Amino acid sequence: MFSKACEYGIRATLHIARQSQGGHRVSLKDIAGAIDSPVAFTAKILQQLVHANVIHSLKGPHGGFEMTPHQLHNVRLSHIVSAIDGDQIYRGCGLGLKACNELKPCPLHDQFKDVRDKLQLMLETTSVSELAAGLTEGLTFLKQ
Amino acid sequence: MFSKACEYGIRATLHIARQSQGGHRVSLKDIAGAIDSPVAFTAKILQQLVHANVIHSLKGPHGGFEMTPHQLHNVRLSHIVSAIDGDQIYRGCGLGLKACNELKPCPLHDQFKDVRDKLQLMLETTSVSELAAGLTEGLTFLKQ
DNA sequence: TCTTAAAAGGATAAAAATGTCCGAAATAGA
DNA sequence: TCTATTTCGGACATTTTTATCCTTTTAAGA
Ligand code: FES
Ligand code: FES
Repeated sequence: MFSKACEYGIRATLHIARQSQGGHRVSLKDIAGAIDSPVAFTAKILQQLVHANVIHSLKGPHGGFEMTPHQLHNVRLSHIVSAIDGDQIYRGCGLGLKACNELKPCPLHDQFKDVRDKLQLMLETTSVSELAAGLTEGLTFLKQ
Repeated sequence: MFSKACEYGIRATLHIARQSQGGHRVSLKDIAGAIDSPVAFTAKILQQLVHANVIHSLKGPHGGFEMTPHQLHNVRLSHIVSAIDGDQIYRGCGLGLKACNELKPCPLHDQFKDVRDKLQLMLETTSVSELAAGLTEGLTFLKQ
């Protein structure tokens, strides 16, 4: 469904959000440990998320990653997914035609569009902070 | 959503289904032309679909690919997808945890499961022959 | 039997995704 | 100012996916 990079990106953002809600800044190593991901690869993904204004970073001693109150309030899963995987998942044809086209649809268009739109709605309406709350309550987990 | 191989596999099967409904057997070249896919790569995918009993093949002059009446009656999209992409899309965790686990769920589990199950239901209830009918009526297309 | 047409299957190549390494830049604190 | 710590960013390596090439197998028809 999502690329590995995107899965790591979402998990990392959720960990940062949870810690930011508690007033804590987290380092790259902390994050990679918390979500069980390769450190250097995670660094690349976090850079993308900083550029996309999903998270905020600070260099130097006591530096690390955090989310501003504004980011915590506004960021949805859809922002992370489009920053990393692009919008093919929202707009692409399920059978791989160059573009999804209502006027010249593929045989699966109607059925696929229904599922794809449900996915898009879910991603656009789900906020990072609400998911982070479940983590804090100990109801959900970022690794197994 | 699906791999390139799976997209080609579905498009190829739909083309074969449509031609089989009209009593025609089709060659690899015909298929690759009809769905605008690389010939040799398509051959590999068709082999997988023959092994999975989704389509039937005949070697030699006048050989090619076809679907038996039994296949036309029974094959669903879900068979093609699991033959080529496996069942990760049906059972995998949306955030990439090793397994989707109700007892130790990821933060997105509830929302993701809802979408994933809708996708699975759609693939399991959509038959290849009903989609092929739309092609025959000229309402839908396999390339642009 | 011989030729020809077609899929089957193995080996290889190219491209993309995933993952690693290392030096540069920034910054806090001694 | 100097040192230590941390992200940034470029280059490189590995793995997976996508794609190609070529030989073998099968079978129809002359
Ligand atoms: S044309 Fe294929 S999903 Fe719209
Ligand atoms: S645990 Fe992640 S989708 Fe079920």
